[in-house]
Amino acid sequence: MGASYYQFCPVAKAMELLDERWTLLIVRELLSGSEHFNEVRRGVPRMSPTLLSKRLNQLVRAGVAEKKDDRYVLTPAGKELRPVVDALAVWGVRWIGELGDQDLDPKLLLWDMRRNITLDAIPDTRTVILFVFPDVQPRNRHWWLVMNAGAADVCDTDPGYEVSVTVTADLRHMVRIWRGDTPWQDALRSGAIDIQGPEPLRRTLPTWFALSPFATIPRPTVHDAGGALQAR
Amino acid sequence: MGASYYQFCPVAKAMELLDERWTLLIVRELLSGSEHFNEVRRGVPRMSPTLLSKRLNQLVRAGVAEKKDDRYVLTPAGKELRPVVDALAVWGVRWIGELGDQDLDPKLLLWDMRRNITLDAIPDTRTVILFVFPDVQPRNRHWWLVMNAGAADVCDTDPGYEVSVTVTADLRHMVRIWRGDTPWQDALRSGAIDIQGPEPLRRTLPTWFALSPFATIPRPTVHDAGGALQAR
DNA sequence: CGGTATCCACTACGATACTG
DNA sequence: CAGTATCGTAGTGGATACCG
Repeated sequence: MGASYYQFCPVAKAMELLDERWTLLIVRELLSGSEHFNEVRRGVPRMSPTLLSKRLNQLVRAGVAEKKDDRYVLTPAGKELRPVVDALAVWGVRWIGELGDQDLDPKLLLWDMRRNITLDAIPDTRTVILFVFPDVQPRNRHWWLVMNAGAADVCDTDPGYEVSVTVTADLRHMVRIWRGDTPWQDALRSGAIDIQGPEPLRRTLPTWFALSPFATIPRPTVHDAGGALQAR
Repeated sequence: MGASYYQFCPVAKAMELLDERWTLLIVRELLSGSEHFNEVRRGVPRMSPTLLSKRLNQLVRAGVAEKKDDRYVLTPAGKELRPVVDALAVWGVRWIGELGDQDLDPKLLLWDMRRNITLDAIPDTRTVILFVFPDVQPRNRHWWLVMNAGAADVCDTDPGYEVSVTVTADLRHMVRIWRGDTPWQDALRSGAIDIQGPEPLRRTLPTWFALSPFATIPRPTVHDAGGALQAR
């Protein structure tokens, strides 16, 4: 646990646990359904395993999570952190301006999209989407999403299956679509995103994914005043 | 601003700013109406002025607060942090178990109570409450709350006015009343708190204060399961 | 797969004193 | 009242290696 604030205020007591770096992102992962160490780790790839281990143990000691065999699961207290995470997401989507280039991690994007595939919208047969991000360094430029019989896998090397649809996009635009900042149709019309493949697949692909849970958060209007905040 | 998480997730972007130590407590103070440097400081007495200055400047740079002359005021983005602070308070009140002795700061308590006096409930004439916390070190044992013509002052030395009512209490119990963990009447009946003075004042004193905004938060029931978390 | 061990560089934080 | 200046320490992050 972090250092004490020496205050009886519930906000202070909550923050003693939650204001340590990474802690609420781990809770976010657990709320999203990740349970295993390396599963959580995929959601916080820049965190060292040592530190992740330490944080998970802190959450267990604090009574927020429990360890059952090799699974970390939230306790009732942990599940009740959802309103905190949601409130942070709402604020972040509304008031953080442009994302930095460094924030655009294609692996996290694909991992998120995989988690939100609408199973009943995808074709019955094996379907392979190739994502190409020409602006990204060659090593992370190509990603394959293999969907088959209700399961989906993310690959950063060619799995060898025939590609059904190819999506070529500026990474920033793809993230903006995912976050709900731009509708698919706008991005397609403006040419920011290109989909190649058989007509029916091309047309329905945008329905294969539920967008980020944050996509529907209303954005600030001029009435809210003040404008977007500083990007980093 | 804190170090980046290198993630496009809105929670991560929000936490880059908000997970630094003290930041959300300062926001809490600004949401409570504090505006001047030393006014904010009274709400975070264990924070060094250097760090407070740094944090306030970060909040201004981030677009969360503005500086107008010598006042720090929240921008629209800053005001929208209220749901975050509230969610943390709800969680803290429900899931942080017993408070540590170190968390019981009489000065913060009196400062909070002063901020929540129900002006139309206090007598018209000058009224002085003396709080005595016998379990606290002599230096912080006696506190005077001087209420007069809609204004109230907290003193830690005898202001010289005649005392109208004397409240003697275990500090922990007084904090528990303030947080809504124990009703006034229960504490009076159990003898944990004693009020001395003229009958009408003694009887109405509990109505002079609105309890902490967190007092009405429903506490976990057995149905919520899991029980309270570890105290520190 | 699910972690632990170790080392180093860095800087955030805490404590205290001081200033315009 | 509204902050700066300074210095010591502890925790974070990054790299890398290792283990059952």
